[in-house]
Amino acid sequence: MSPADGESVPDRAAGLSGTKLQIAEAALETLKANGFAGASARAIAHVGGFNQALIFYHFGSVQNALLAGLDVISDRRLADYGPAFETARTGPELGRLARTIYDEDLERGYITALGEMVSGGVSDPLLGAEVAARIEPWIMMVERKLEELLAGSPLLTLVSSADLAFGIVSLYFGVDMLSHLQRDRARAESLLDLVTRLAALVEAFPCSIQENSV
Amino acid sequence: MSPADGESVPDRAAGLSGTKLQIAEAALETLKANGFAGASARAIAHVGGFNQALIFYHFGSVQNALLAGLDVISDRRLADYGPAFETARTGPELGRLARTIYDEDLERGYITALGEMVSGGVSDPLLGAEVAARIEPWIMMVERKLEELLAGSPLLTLVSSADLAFGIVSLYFGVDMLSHLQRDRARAESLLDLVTRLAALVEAFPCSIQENSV
DNA sequence: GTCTATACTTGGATAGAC
DNA sequence: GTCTATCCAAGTATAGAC
Repeated sequence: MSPADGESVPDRAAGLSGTKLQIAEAALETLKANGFAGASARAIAHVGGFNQALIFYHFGSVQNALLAGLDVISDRRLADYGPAFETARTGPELGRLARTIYDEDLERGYITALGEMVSGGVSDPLLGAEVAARIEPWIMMVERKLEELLAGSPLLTLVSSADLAFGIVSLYFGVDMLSHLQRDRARAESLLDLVTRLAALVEAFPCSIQENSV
Repeated sequence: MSPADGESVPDRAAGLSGTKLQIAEAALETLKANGFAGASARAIAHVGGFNQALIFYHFGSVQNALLAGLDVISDRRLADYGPAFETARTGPELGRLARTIYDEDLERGYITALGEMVSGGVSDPLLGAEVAARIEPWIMMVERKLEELLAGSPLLTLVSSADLAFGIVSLYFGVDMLSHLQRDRARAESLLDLVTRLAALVEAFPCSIQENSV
């Protein structure tokens, strides 16, 4: 389905439209509401108000439909946060942005959905590879931003931006998983506040290093 | 089954013995080999070489058998690492210990198994609560250790030991999940090396703070 | 493209013999 | 306590009518 065809494209998320988009969105909703284990073809069809067989006609399998749901998220996140993320330059600025993104992701259920797919992918190597491929761009995005932010900073001689980016994204998911498990959002909030405050200190780090010549 | 009864207890992990222990261990093995989704009653029975119905007779459900497997891990970890963990006092010492524990956990498949149960718990609130309850003691253990290690350090005025402990354990799981997903152990190794090196710097932090009076 | 109906599989769980 | 046999529910996926 090329973007050049005559069809109207009301929401071009993941390049999907019409029924395929409707299914992908229903998959996403079901993922948020019922979890990975509860996101069966029947459940998705019920949520979306269409027939169960359509999922297999359009996507071939339930897993593909769920992955299409992830692609919808990716596109929306990129459209919503991408510009602000590219613009942000300073530590505190990025700290605040990260906080905003986290809050919005949480409110929209993006973190929940992605977390469910990650947990599903852990048990299934094939699905896991697909989920991983969809997380990779976000790690790379963080890494590029870190390199830009920390250019010239002695911090990069201590830690590689690749390690740091992987660590940040890992922490993001780990916090989500555990706080989800315990149904305890308070701890995640508290930790996030801490990270936001620490980000503000990043700029103070270079001078501290220079004076102590560590 | 009180510990005072006459039965011989070859391995008192989780207070289990005989067939119950055998089932719990088979559940653990299946979890490591097949993942949460693949750890069905039939699969566990096949791995352990016993009858599928025994799981329900002894544990009532597959989930309970899997949780018993987690308890076996908990007991073994506590027995294996507890003493060294209690003894360690300095940052570098704890850094090295954390590295050792991580390597052994990985080799024995403990992280894999726990990660599988976490991912399973995400989709199932009831199971999730049980898994969370089994992780909680480890968070508390880290928190107590942090308080001891950082007693008197100005670091604790910046960050609470509770936040830090939750963050460390979250990072631990997040790294495991993602590297598992990508079948890429290198990134986890690299990040862990970094953490180990950073732990060695913790002790240098106080003087840096004093000189800059942040 | 969408619907109904259904084949097929897997898995949790129990009954009842031993 | 352990085994065989079986029931039942839920899910994936397909065939074929519309």
